[in-house]
Amino acid sequence: MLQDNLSFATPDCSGCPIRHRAVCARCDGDELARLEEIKYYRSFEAGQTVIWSGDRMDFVGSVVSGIATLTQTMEDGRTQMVGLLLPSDFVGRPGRDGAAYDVVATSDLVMCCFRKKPFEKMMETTPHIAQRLLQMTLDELDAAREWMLVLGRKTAREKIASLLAIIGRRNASIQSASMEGQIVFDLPLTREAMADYLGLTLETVSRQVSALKKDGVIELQGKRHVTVPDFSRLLEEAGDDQDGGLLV
Amino acid sequence: MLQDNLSFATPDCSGCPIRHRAVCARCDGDELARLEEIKYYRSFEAGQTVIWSGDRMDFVGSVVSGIATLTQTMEDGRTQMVGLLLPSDFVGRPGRDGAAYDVVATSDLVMCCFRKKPFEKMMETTPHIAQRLLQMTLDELDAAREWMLVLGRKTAREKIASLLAIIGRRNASIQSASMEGQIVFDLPLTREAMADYLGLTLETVSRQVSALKKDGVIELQGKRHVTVPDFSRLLEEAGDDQDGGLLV
DNA sequence: AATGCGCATTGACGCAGATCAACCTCGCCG
DNA sequence: CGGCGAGGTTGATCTGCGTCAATGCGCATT
Repeated sequence: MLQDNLSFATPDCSGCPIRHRAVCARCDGDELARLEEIKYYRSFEAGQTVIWSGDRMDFVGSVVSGIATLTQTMEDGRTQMVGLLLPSDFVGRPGRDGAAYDVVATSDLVMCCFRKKPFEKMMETTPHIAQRLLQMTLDELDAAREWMLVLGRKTAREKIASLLAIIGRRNASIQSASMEGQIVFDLPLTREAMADYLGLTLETVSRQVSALKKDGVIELQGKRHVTVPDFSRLLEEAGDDQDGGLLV
Repeated sequence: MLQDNLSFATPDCSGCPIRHRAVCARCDGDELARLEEIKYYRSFEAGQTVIWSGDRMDFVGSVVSGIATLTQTMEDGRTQMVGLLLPSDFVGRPGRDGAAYDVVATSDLVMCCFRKKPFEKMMETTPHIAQRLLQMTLDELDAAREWMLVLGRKTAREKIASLLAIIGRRNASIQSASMEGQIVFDLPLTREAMADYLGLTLETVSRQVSALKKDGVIELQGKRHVTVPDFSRLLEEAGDDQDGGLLV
């Protein structure tokens, strides 16, 4: 079922959908040209593993389209998702050879990869890249810490509400839709993936989703399509103070 | 009880105990001199709050000595520790005005602070600082993700063992003691702080510490002084694969 | 139409850890 | 010396979520 990864001719950066949000966001035309020389595209189908934890990684890169997850697994099989990678998010760590986590394509996925060695060299000579990467890493660190509160202290219901709020908020921000009134989006995750994200079992996820639906906090069309009639109600259920408290 | 923070005359960087591990690690003499101009020291006593979440922050800085914690609190009082700050760790985020978390001194604490505006300016002109900060932030992100696995998927006993392993390992690395055989250290945290770190109650922490002691995994002299007769046994109890799996 | 498979839902039951409460230990201060 | 308070331990009980198991639903394959 899993075919090998396709390598594409690399499209021009100027038309790239993540041009202004990825690591390259601050680069000027000249810097971009040098990046073009070391970049290539790779595609993965939904379900395919991009990298196994511990594997040698000879590239770093950005998600161009699709969704991937970062997960850690214990020997006995317990797994925890530690990151959700959306378009423009960065994968890999300059200065390290092995992958620290499993990276799995959750949907069909396109990545823009840079050969690691030359990328590292460029980081030293091109402050714009290191600066942008620092910014993105700090954002991810904030997200991870927010998530630690969810994992450590929230109830199952609050966890589900938190996840829905995060996905809903992000969708809205991408489509620059308003945060008032009703919000609609598709869940990019299976119940099991949600469970792995939230530190729950899939049964508990299913039960709590049903409960939120019964209580009118959300509406469901099918299993994945979610409507949130009142976003502030959802935030209340998540235990967040009234606007998510994200300072940017 | 809480006195106001003392400001000191600022010692010279050359004798600084964290000179080669903090944000300034890569700076040369010239760069260091410019940092000296914008730096000042602050001291806090154990228990004092360094910054409240949401407060305006006009500095960033490094822990020079002592230990501080980063915590998040929900309105109803549930709190989760999201970071443990040791000597050389960095506090604050360039490019952001408000503090995102509460920072509390757990022991007596000395910080080396940089005025934020000039520090931000220096970051743009001094790649060495941004590069080092990126490295440190990536390390913290890894630590946060490791912690997500602990919070999301480990049992209470495994959580305690994980915490002890982390503290023990760090102590050993500072003193460059061997990881074989017996390890001795002092817990820098109260039972309550441990609970806040681990997403547990302090009663559960107390019980599990007692259980590990009864089972011979650890020995206690007083409440805080810990001896680990066999470190690999502790790692087993933590559910980690045999050497903690930290790739550097 | 039948079969099977992936994903999701729902129910019954048990247990790890929370909660509530009593008590212990030790250092400090009057 | 005694009393007090912060931090810690331990016990009894409760409960949210995990575990095990059956069932449902949509979709692709034959």
